[in-house]
Amino acid sequence: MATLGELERTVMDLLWDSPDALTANDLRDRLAQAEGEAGKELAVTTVLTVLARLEKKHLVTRERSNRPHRYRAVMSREEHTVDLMNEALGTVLDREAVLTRFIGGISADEAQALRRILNDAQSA
Amino acid sequence: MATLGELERTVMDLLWDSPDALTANDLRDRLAQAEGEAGKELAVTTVLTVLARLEKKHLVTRERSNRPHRYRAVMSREEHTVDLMNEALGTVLDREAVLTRFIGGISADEAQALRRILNDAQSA
DNA sequence: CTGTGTTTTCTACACGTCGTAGAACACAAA
DNA sequence: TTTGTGTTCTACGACGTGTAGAAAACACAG
Repeated sequence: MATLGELERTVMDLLWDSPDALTANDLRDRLAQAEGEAGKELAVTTVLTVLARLEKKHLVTRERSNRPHRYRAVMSREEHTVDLMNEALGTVLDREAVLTRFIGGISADEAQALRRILNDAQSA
Repeated sequence: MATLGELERTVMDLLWDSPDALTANDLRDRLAQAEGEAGKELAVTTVLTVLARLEKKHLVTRERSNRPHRYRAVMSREEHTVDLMNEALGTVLDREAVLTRFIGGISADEAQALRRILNDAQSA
């Protein structure tokens, strides 16, 4: 529902980019890596705290069965993005006006892709 | 850029719903009205603080010429919504996947409207 | 069963944002 | 110049987020 913080967002990105579930230590390592040379080496507890918060927000789940718990994103990055878009759209009365403007801002290629998608949906 | 708070959002809604610029007092009154019978009668300074913050966020401007400053939204509700949607879309690599899912979630009527909009844009 | 290393949970703090508003200041009209 | 009205300054509590130490839970080697 709410906007993610910087670190929360980075963790989500790492989870989304990973094909399989990760442990807190995996994430700590990848965070250090991702931050380039200036890596700050976060404490594992920091990562765990963030993961707990993301879990509370229903963005990640974990497998508690085996000891190093493994965390995974609940939904795909794309699904989450769509949720955000719909949230933005949420209470607006004139949705069509918004969509019109939105489409006005996308590239020709994307507009073309949209037409195809819409036609596929129609014929389906 | 950031998400608005409850009161900030309500103030923006009032500004968007008003054809002309409003003073802090106008807004205080409308806020009391909008809150129904349980209206809490906010202090004017509260409204002014919120307006100053919204101004800092470039969401409202004011006319300082005449004494009761008059505040107006910088962009329309629709434009702002589009900004939010693009912000959500922002860093996603596979934009098309997002758009596909997004379209999958809208109503048939809206899909129809989208086709029309896209075709208009194409022939223009 | 007991120590020892690993992982997780609890608790905490600093900092930023937001709702809220009093105190102090600016200004125009009487 | 007083007085009322509007604006800015300053502030505080609540909440979210980055950050992590202390403590508890576990699993495995003796």
